[in-house]
Amino acid sequence: MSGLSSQNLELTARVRLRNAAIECFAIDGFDAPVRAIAARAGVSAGLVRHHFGSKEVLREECDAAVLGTLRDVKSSAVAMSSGQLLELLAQADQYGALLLYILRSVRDGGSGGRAFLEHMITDAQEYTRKGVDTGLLRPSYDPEARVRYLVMEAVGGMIVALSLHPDITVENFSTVMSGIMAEATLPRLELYSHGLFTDSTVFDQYLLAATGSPPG
Amino acid sequence: MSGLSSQNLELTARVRLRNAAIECFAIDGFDAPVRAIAARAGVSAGLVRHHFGSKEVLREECDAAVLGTLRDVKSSAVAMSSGQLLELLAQADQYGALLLYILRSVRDGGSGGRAFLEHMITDAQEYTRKGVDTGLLRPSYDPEARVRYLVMEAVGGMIVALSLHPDITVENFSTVMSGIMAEATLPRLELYSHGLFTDSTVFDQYLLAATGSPPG
DNA sequence: GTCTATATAATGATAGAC
DNA sequence: GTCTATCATTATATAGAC
Repeated sequence: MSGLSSQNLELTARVRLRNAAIECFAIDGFDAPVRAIAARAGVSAGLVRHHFGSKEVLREECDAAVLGTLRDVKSSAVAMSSGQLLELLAQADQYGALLLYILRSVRDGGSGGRAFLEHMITDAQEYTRKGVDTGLLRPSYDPEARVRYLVMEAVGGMIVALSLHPDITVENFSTVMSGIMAEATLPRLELYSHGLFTDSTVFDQYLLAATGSPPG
Repeated sequence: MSGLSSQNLELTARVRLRNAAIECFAIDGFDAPVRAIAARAGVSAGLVRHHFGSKEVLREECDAAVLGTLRDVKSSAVAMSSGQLLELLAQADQYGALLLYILRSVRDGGSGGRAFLEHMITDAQEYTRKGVDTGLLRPSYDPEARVRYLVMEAVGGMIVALSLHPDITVENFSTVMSGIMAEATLPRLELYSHGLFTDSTVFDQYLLAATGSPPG
């Protein structure tokens, strides 16, 4: 199944428009012209106003649809870690430009991007807590701050990697995204497994200076 | 010394325009109108054409100026680590919106952003190599990939954090940037010191599967 | 529901006066 | 060198025909 649900004529023009908007926004960013969206959906630009009233409302519906799909994917993969979920999204054509859309949203700021990010962080909090409980992950001096940091850096790393691939299209994005994730895997696992410093004196000293109390 | 060198009437209109452009691009992004740039510099919009020919050329001069300043700052702080340099840039008003400009460049892709990123990675390669030599940093299975990963995630993390602060202005940006760096410091030092996993089986298994050889 | 045609606003580029 | 005025383009928003 290809991600081009914007061209599935079995769907109503309204749904095709929304899907086309998701694809255009994901590939070209949120200043993709309404005309381009309509063209992708195979309808006229005037229909955007008829069905949505304005481009802004259209985008809000796109945000809601993407967030809904994200919830669906997640609930059908509850056993997965957040990182595995990202890999799934990156590789699966059937989810179309979903991950790309989310990354662009976060990149551009605004309420939609914030919502996606907080959603991912909240998710990761739970997975991380479970990981600590089962002994897979180390406990943290500040668990909430650690998860925020890890998610923001992981998402940010993908955004940066994506900015190095301006040639991304609807056809090749899943290949590109998989490549991006693959490049980061080895260094990430190495860092997560062994850290970067040879000892913990830097951390200990910072903790002492910042809190006045010795490290636990 | 404030960063508003765009309003220093001792400078020529040409330099004021370039500095105003750096500030506008840093705060509002690269689609900041030429008229807004000219207004910040206190001159008319027509002067942009007279001095630079086009907005694109103006931006290229901004890129060059920022990269030049970055080199200057760096060479006057050769003993510093790349991370310390970022903190310096974030806190020092005298460097104006320099760091912000760089982050926006990377965020938006394009040749300018790529150049900044590669510059930072090349720098970090050297610092990291020294760190390994002096015994501060652990050796890596793939040193180049590790540095690329660390820089891209650190820069990406700042870009994401920045997207959560759409209220940033020329006046408050150094406060905001310092706060962003501060939030990441503790989790980063913890991760760099202790890692995230309790043991290295995940890394070992990945390495075995990916290369067919046992971890060194 | 869908289309074509038009109004309005913003932008970069340009020409010419001083 | 600097300004004002204008053009050409592009975008969204809108109105009305079918």
